[in-house]
Amino acid sequence: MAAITSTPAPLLHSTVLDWYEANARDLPWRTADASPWAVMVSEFMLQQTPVKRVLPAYAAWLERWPTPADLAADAPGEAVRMWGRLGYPRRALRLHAAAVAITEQHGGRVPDDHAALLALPGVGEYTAAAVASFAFRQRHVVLDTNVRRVFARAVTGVEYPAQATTAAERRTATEYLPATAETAATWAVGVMELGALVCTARSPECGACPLRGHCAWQRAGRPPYEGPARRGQSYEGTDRQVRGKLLAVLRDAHGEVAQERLDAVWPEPVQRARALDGLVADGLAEPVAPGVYRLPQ
DNA sequence: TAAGCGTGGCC
DNA sequence: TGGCCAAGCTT
Repeated sequence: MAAITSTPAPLLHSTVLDWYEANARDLPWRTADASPWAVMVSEFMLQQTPVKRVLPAYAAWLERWPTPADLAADAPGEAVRMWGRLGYPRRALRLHAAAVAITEQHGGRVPDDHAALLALPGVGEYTAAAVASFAFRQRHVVLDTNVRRVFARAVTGVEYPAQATTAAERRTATEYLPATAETAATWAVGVMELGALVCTARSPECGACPLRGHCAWQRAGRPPYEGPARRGQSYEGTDRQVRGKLLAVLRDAHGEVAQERLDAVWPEPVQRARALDGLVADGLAEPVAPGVYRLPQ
Protein backbone atom coordinates (compact mmCIF):
# COMPACT_ATOMS: atom_id res chain seq x y z
CA MET A 1 0.00 0.00 0.00
CA ALA A 2 1.06 3.56 -0.59
CA ALA A 3 2.60 6.33 1.45
CA ILE A 4 -0.35 7.09 3.69
CA THR A 5 0.35 3.89 5.60
CA SER A 6 2.89 5.92 7.54
CA THR A 7 -0.16 7.25 9.36
CA PRO A 8 -1.83 4.69 11.63
CA ALA A 9 -5.39 3.97 10.53
CA PRO A 10 -6.94 4.90 13.90
CA LEU A 11 -5.34 8.35 13.70
CA LEU A 12 -6.61 8.76 10.16
CA HIS A 13 -10.08 7.75 11.26
CA SER A 14 -10.21 10.16 14.16
CA THR A 15 -8.81 12.93 11.97
CA VAL A 16 -11.62 12.56 9.45
CA LEU A 17 -14.29 11.91 12.09
CA ASP A 18 -13.27 15.01 14.05
CA TRP A 19 -13.22 17.09 10.90
CA TYR A 20 -16.64 15.78 9.91
CA GLU A 21 -18.15 16.52 13.29
CA ALA A 22 -16.99 20.11 13.04
CA ASN A 23 -17.70 20.71 9.36
CA ALA A 24 -20.57 18.50 8.22
CA ARG A 25 -23.32 20.27 6.35
CA ASP A 26 -26.73 20.26 7.93
CA LEU A 27 -28.55 18.24 5.28
CA PRO A 28 -32.11 16.99 5.76
CA TRP A 29 -31.36 13.37 4.87
CA ARG A 30 -28.77 13.28 7.64
CA THR A 31 -31.07 14.18 10.50
CA ALA A 32 -31.94 11.53 13.09
CA ASP A 33 -35.55 11.41 11.94
CA ALA A 34 -34.75 10.83 8.28
CA SER A 35 -36.30 7.48 7.37
CA PRO A 36 -34.51 4.86 5.25
CA TRP A 37 -36.92 5.81 2.48
CA ALA A 38 -35.86 9.44 2.79
CA VAL A 39 -32.23 8.40 2.60
CA MET A 40 -32.97 6.32 -0.47
CA VAL A 41 -34.80 9.19 -2.16
CA SER A 42 -31.87 11.48 -1.48
CA GLU A 43 -29.41 8.97 -2.91
CA PHE A 44 -31.37 8.59 -6.13
CA MET A 45 -31.59 12.35 -6.54
CA LEU A 46 -27.93 12.85 -5.75
CA GLN A 47 -26.80 10.49 -8.49
CA GLN A 48 -25.10 13.07 -10.71
CA THR A 49 -27.11 16.05 -9.44
CA PRO A 50 -25.61 18.64 -7.05
CA VAL A 51 -26.89 18.95 -3.49
CA LYS A 52 -28.17 22.47 -3.98
CA ARG A 53 -30.56 21.46 -6.72
CA VAL A 54 -31.67 18.33 -4.87
CA LEU A 55 -32.74 20.09 -1.68
CA PRO A 56 -36.10 21.54 -2.81
CA ALA A 57 -36.99 18.49 -4.93
CA TYR A 58 -36.25 16.19 -2.00
CA ALA A 59 -38.55 18.12 0.32
CA ALA A 60 -41.40 18.21 -2.18
CA TRP A 61 -41.02 14.54 -3.00
CA LEU A 62 -41.23 13.35 0.60
CA GLU A 63 -44.05 15.73 1.32
CA ARG A 64 -46.06 14.07 -1.41
CA TRP A 65 -44.83 10.50 -0.95
CA PRO A 66 -43.72 9.96 2.66
CA THR A 67 -43.45 6.19 2.20
CA PRO A 68 -42.62 3.79 -0.65
CA ALA A 69 -46.25 2.64 -0.71
CA ASP A 70 -47.42 6.21 -1.29
CA LEU A 71 -45.25 6.50 -4.37
CA ALA A 72 -46.08 3.00 -5.57
CA ALA A 73 -49.77 3.87 -5.51
CA ASP A 74 -49.25 6.75 -7.93
CA ALA A 75 -48.54 6.61 -11.65
CA PRO A 76 -44.91 6.49 -12.80
CA GLY A 77 -45.62 9.57 -14.88
CA GLU A 78 -46.30 11.49 -11.69
CA ALA A 79 -42.83 10.57 -10.49
CA VAL A 80 -41.39 11.83 -13.75
CA ARG A 81 -43.32 15.07 -13.39
CA MET A 82 -42.24 15.61 -9.79
CA TRP A 83 -38.67 14.90 -10.81
CA GLY A 84 -38.77 18.23 -12.57
CA ARG A 85 -35.47 19.43 -13.93
CA LEU A 86 -33.14 17.30 -11.83
CA GLY A 87 -31.95 15.58 -14.99
CA TYR A 88 -31.61 11.92 -15.97
CA PRO A 89 -35.38 11.34 -15.57
CA ARG A 90 -34.98 7.59 -15.89
CA ARG A 91 -34.00 7.83 -12.24
CA ALA A 92 -37.54 8.92 -11.42
CA LEU A 93 -38.93 5.90 -13.21
CA ARG A 94 -36.51 3.61 -11.41
CA LEU A 95 -37.26 5.15 -8.03
CA HIS A 96 -40.93 4.52 -8.70
CA ALA A 97 -40.18 0.93 -9.72
CA ALA A 98 -38.09 0.51 -6.58
CA ALA A 99 -41.01 1.77 -4.49
CA VAL A 100 -43.27 -0.80 -6.14
CA ALA A 101 -40.78 -3.58 -5.44
CA ILE A 102 -40.38 -2.48 -1.83
CA THR A 103 -44.13 -2.39 -1.41
CA GLU A 104 -44.76 -5.74 -3.02
CA GLN A 105 -41.73 -7.70 -1.90
CA HIS A 106 -40.52 -6.10 1.32
CA GLY A 107 -43.73 -5.24 3.13
CA GLY A 108 -43.34 -1.56 2.31
CA ARG A 109 -40.10 -1.17 4.23
CA VAL A 110 -36.79 -0.33 2.60
CA PRO A 111 -34.69 -3.49 2.99
CA ASP A 112 -31.63 -3.21 5.22
CA ASP A 113 -29.77 -5.94 3.39
CA HIS A 114 -27.14 -4.89 0.87
CA ALA A 115 -28.01 -7.64 -1.61
CA ALA A 116 -31.72 -6.88 -1.40
CA LEU A 117 -30.99 -3.20 -1.96
CA LEU A 118 -28.77 -3.99 -4.92
CA ALA A 119 -31.59 -5.96 -6.51
CA LEU A 120 -33.86 -2.89 -6.60
CA PRO A 121 -34.23 -0.93 -9.84
CA GLY A 122 -31.82 1.98 -10.07
CA VAL A 123 -29.73 0.79 -7.14
CA GLY A 124 -26.14 0.00 -7.99
CA GLU A 125 -23.14 -0.81 -5.85
CA TYR A 126 -22.72 2.71 -4.56
CA THR A 127 -26.37 3.35 -3.69
CA ALA A 128 -26.82 -0.03 -1.99
CA ALA A 129 -23.77 0.61 0.18
CA ALA A 130 -24.82 4.19 0.89
CA VAL A 131 -28.34 3.29 2.04
CA ALA A 132 -27.11 0.34 4.11
CA SER A 133 -24.45 2.54 5.67
CA PHE A 134 -26.27 5.84 6.17
CA ALA A 135 -29.76 4.58 6.94
CA PHE A 136 -28.92 1.35 8.74
CA ARG A 137 -25.48 2.19 10.11
CA GLN A 138 -23.84 -0.86 8.61
CA ARG A 139 -20.22 -1.35 7.64
CA HIS A 140 -19.77 -1.06 3.87
CA VAL A 141 -17.26 0.34 1.42
CA VAL A 142 -19.01 3.40 0.06
CA LEU A 143 -17.14 4.34 -3.08
CA ASP A 144 -18.46 7.41 -4.85
CA THR A 145 -16.66 10.01 -6.91
CA ASN A 146 -15.71 12.01 -3.81
CA VAL A 147 -14.26 9.07 -1.92
CA ARG A 148 -12.41 7.87 -5.00
CA ARG A 149 -10.80 11.29 -5.42
CA VAL A 150 -9.77 11.52 -1.76
CA PHE A 151 -8.13 8.08 -1.92
CA ALA A 152 -6.51 8.84 -5.27
CA ARG A 153 -4.84 11.86 -3.76
CA ALA A 154 -4.20 10.89 -0.15
CA VAL A 155 -3.17 7.28 -0.77
CA THR A 156 -2.08 6.93 -4.38
CA GLY A 157 -0.66 10.41 -4.79
CA VAL A 158 -2.39 11.30 -8.06
CA GLU A 159 -4.78 14.14 -8.76
CA TYR A 160 -7.64 12.07 -10.14
CA PRO A 161 -8.74 8.41 -10.00
CA ALA A 162 -9.09 6.29 -13.13
CA GLN A 163 -12.25 6.62 -15.17
CA ALA A 164 -13.71 3.36 -13.96
CA THR A 165 -13.46 2.00 -10.44
CA THR A 166 -10.66 -0.55 -10.15
CA ALA A 167 -10.19 -3.56 -7.91
CA ALA A 168 -7.18 -1.82 -6.38
CA GLU A 169 -9.34 1.13 -5.33
CA ARG A 170 -11.85 -1.16 -3.72
CA ARG A 171 -9.03 -2.97 -1.93
CA THR A 172 -7.62 0.27 -0.60
CA ALA A 173 -11.01 1.49 0.57
CA THR A 174 -11.62 -1.85 2.28
CA GLU A 175 -8.31 -1.69 4.10
CA TYR A 176 -9.10 1.72 5.51
CA LEU A 177 -12.67 0.88 6.51
CA PRO A 178 -13.01 1.08 10.32
CA ALA A 179 -13.80 -2.22 12.01
CA THR A 180 -16.85 -1.05 13.92
CA ALA A 181 -20.06 -0.60 11.96
CA GLU A 182 -21.08 2.70 13.52
CA THR A 183 -17.60 4.16 13.04
CA ALA A 184 -17.44 2.84 9.49
CA ALA A 185 -20.76 4.48 8.66
CA THR A 186 -19.62 7.87 9.89
CA TRP A 187 -16.21 7.43 8.24
CA ALA A 188 -17.99 6.77 4.93
CA VAL A 189 -20.02 9.94 5.02
CA GLY A 190 -17.08 11.85 6.46
CA VAL A 191 -14.70 10.99 3.61
CA MET A 192 -17.44 11.82 1.13
CA GLU A 193 -17.99 15.17 2.78
CA LEU A 194 -14.28 15.89 2.74
CA GLY A 195 -14.22 15.21 -0.99
CA ALA A 196 -17.28 17.37 -1.54
CA LEU A 197 -16.16 20.37 0.49
CA VAL A 198 -12.34 20.39 0.62
CA CYS A 199 -10.75 17.81 -1.65
CA THR A 200 -12.77 19.02 -4.62
CA ALA A 201 -12.16 18.15 -8.25
CA ARG A 202 -11.04 21.48 -9.60
CA SER A 203 -9.76 23.64 -6.79
CA PRO A 204 -9.00 21.64 -3.66
CA GLU A 205 -8.40 23.65 -0.52
CA CYS A 206 -5.40 21.72 0.65
CA GLY A 207 -4.54 24.40 3.19
CA ALA A 208 -7.77 23.62 5.02
CA CYS A 209 -7.54 19.85 4.66
CA PRO A 210 -7.25 17.75 7.80
CA LEU A 211 -5.29 15.15 5.81
CA ARG A 212 -2.68 17.53 4.41
CA GLY A 213 -0.01 16.07 6.68
CA HIS A 214 -0.91 12.55 5.57
CA CYS A 215 -1.53 13.09 1.86
CA ALA A 216 0.65 11.39 -0.76
CA TRP A 217 -0.37 13.86 -3.47
CA GLN A 218 0.51 16.82 -1.27
CA ARG A 219 3.82 15.21 -0.37
CA ALA A 220 4.60 14.68 -4.07
CA GLY A 221 4.09 18.37 -4.78
CA ARG A 222 0.55 17.97 -6.15
CA PRO A 223 1.54 16.80 -9.63
CA PRO A 224 -1.13 17.39 -12.29
CA TYR A 225 -3.15 14.57 -13.77
CA GLU A 226 -1.25 12.58 -16.37
CA GLY A 227 -3.59 9.81 -17.45
CA PRO A 228 -5.66 9.53 -20.61
CA ALA A 229 -7.99 12.40 -21.44
CA ARG A 230 -11.08 12.16 -19.35
CA ARG A 231 -14.28 11.63 -21.22
CA GLY A 232 -16.22 14.83 -21.63
CA GLN A 233 -19.97 15.12 -21.70
CA SER A 234 -21.05 16.75 -24.91
CA TYR A 235 -24.60 17.93 -24.83
CA GLU A 236 -25.36 20.60 -27.39
CA GLY A 237 -27.06 19.04 -30.36
CA THR A 238 -27.20 15.53 -28.93
CA ASP A 239 -30.19 13.24 -28.64
CA ARG A 240 -30.01 13.88 -24.94
CA GLN A 241 -30.75 17.53 -25.44
CA VAL A 242 -33.69 16.72 -27.71
CA ARG A 243 -35.05 14.18 -25.24
CA GLY A 244 -34.82 16.80 -22.54
CA LYS A 245 -36.81 19.29 -24.58
CA LEU A 246 -39.45 16.75 -25.52
CA LEU A 247 -39.87 15.51 -21.98
CA ALA A 248 -40.14 19.07 -20.68
CA VAL A 249 -43.22 19.51 -22.87
CA LEU A 250 -44.76 16.28 -21.62
CA ARG A 251 -43.97 17.15 -18.01
CA ASP A 252 -45.48 20.59 -18.19
CA ALA A 253 -48.60 19.41 -19.97
CA HIS A 254 -51.61 18.35 -17.95
CA GLY A 255 -52.45 15.32 -20.01
CA GLU A 256 -52.10 14.32 -23.60
CA VAL A 257 -49.81 16.16 -25.96
CA ALA A 258 -50.28 16.41 -29.70
CA GLN A 259 -47.42 15.70 -32.03
CA GLU A 260 -47.26 19.31 -33.25
CA ARG A 261 -46.32 20.59 -29.83
CA LEU A 262 -43.47 18.08 -29.67
CA ASP A 263 -42.38 18.90 -33.21
CA ALA A 264 -41.98 22.53 -32.20
CA VAL A 265 -39.06 21.86 -29.86
CA TRP A 266 -36.59 20.60 -32.48
CA PRO A 267 -36.39 21.36 -36.19
CA GLU A 268 -34.61 18.25 -37.43
CA PRO A 269 -37.23 15.50 -37.92
CA VAL A 270 -35.02 12.42 -37.98
CA GLN A 271 -33.26 13.17 -34.74
CA ARG A 272 -36.51 14.35 -33.18
CA ALA A 273 -38.25 11.08 -34.04
CA ARG A 274 -35.33 9.07 -32.76
CA ALA A 275 -35.37 10.95 -29.48
CA LEU A 276 -39.10 10.48 -29.04
CA ASP A 277 -38.83 6.79 -29.85
CA GLY A 278 -36.09 6.58 -27.24
CA LEU A 279 -38.32 8.14 -24.61
CA VAL A 280 -41.08 5.67 -25.44
CA ALA A 281 -38.63 2.76 -25.34
CA ASP A 282 -37.43 3.91 -21.94
CA GLY A 283 -40.98 4.18 -20.63
CA LEU A 284 -40.72 7.93 -20.13
CA ALA A 285 -43.36 8.65 -22.75
CA GLU A 286 -46.45 6.74 -23.74
CA PRO A 287 -48.20 6.84 -27.11
CA VAL A 288 -51.95 6.98 -26.56
CA ALA A 289 -53.01 7.38 -30.19
CA PRO A 290 -51.27 8.09 -33.47
CA GLY A 291 -49.46 11.39 -32.93
CA VAL A 292 -50.53 11.74 -29.28
CA TYR A 293 -48.28 11.20 -26.27
CA ARG A 294 -48.30 11.55 -22.50
CA LEU A 295 -46.26 10.66 -19.44
CA PRO A 296 -46.66 6.98 -18.47
CA GLN A 297 -49.85 6.15 -16.57
C1' DT B 1 -16.18 -1.96 -21.18
C1' DA B 2 -17.57 2.10 -22.80
C1' DA B 3 -21.20 4.75 -24.22
C1' DG B 4 -25.63 6.80 -23.29
C1' DC B 5 -28.37 9.25 -20.27
C1' DG B 6 -30.26 15.90 -18.29
C1' DT B 7 -29.46 20.00 -16.39
C1' DG B 8 -27.28 23.91 -14.51
C1' DG B 9 -23.51 26.35 -12.31
C1' DC B 10 -18.82 27.60 -12.05
C1' DC B 11 -14.16 29.51 -13.19
C1' DT C 1 -16.71 31.67 -23.37
C1' DG C 2 -17.23 26.94 -22.79
C1' DG C 3 -15.38 22.77 -21.08
C1' DC C 4 -15.76 20.53 -16.80
C1' DC C 5 -18.10 18.71 -13.14
C1' DA C 6 -22.04 17.01 -9.95
C1' DA C 7 -23.45 11.26 -3.68
C1' DG C 8 -24.21 6.65 -10.84
C1' DC C 9 -26.89 3.10 -13.27
C1' DT C 10 -27.76 0.27 -17.17
C1' DT C 11 -26.82 -2.22 -21.24
